[in-house]
Amino acid sequence: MFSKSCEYGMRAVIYVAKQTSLGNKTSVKEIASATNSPEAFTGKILQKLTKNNIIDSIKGPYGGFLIYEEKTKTIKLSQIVEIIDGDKIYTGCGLGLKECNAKNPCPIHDKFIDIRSSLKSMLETTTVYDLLKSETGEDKILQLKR
Amino acid sequence: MFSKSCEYGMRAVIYVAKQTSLGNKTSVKEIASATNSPEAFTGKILQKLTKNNIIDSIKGPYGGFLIYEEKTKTIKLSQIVEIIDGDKIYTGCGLGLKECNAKNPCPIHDKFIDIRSSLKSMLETTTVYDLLKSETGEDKILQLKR
DNA sequence: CTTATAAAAGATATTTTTATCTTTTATAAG
DNA sequence: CTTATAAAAGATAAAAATATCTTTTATAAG
Repeated sequence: MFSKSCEYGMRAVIYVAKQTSLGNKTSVKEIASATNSPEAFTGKILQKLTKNNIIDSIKGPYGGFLIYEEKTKTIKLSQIVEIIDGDKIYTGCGLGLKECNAKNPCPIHDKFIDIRSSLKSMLETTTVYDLLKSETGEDKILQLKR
Repeated sequence: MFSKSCEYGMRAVIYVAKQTSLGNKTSVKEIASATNSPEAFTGKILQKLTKNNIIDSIKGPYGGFLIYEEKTKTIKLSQIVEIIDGDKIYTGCGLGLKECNAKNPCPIHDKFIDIRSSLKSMLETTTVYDLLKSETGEDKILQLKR
């Protein structure tokens, strides 16, 4: 459904949000390890998310990544997906036909539109804050391993 | 959603079915051109579909690919997807977490399950015959260009 | 049996995605 | 100002997906 990059990115944002909520800045190394993602590659993705103003970063000693709680309420999953995977999840025919549209639909057009629009609406209605809330609790899998 | 290979494969099967219903065997070359897919690559995919008994092939002069109408009623889209893309569309967490399941769900687990199960059921309830029916008509895009 | 045709099989090439490694830049603290 | 730290930026590498090219096999028709 999503690219690996995108999965890493979503996990990273959730982790950064959690750490910020605990009062910590967190490093690439820590994020990668906590989210089970390759370190350098995760660094690249964090760069992209920072450039696109999803998370903030601070260079140098005591630096790291963070995202303020107020902001988590405004960042939708769809934005993260769009930044990393682009719009390919929203556009295009299920059979990969360029000429496919409502007026001249491919055989699975309608069913496909339905499924994709529910995916889209899921991504557009879920904020990082929502994810964060659902991740509070002792046994949650994105929590920092100790 | 699906890999390019899978899109080529689905288009190819629909085209072969249509041609068979018109009483024609059809070649890799014709299939590729009619479905706007790369020829040699489509050949590989047709090989796979033949080995997996989705379509039939006949070598030599007057040979080609075909799928009998009776069979189109038994072949589900899900089978084609499974053969080409495997089960990755059915399994795995939206965030790519290995530990994610109903007992220890990731933040988007439930919503993701819903969307995927509707995709799954779409693929499992749509037969090649269904697609074929919806593709009969003068203006349909998968029809042979003349 | 020979020839022509078309798929199957195998080898190789290209592109994209994923991943790592190195150098540069910013900054906090002494 | 120097040093240590951590992200940013750039270069390179590895793996996977997509694509092509060549050789082999099967078979219909003369």
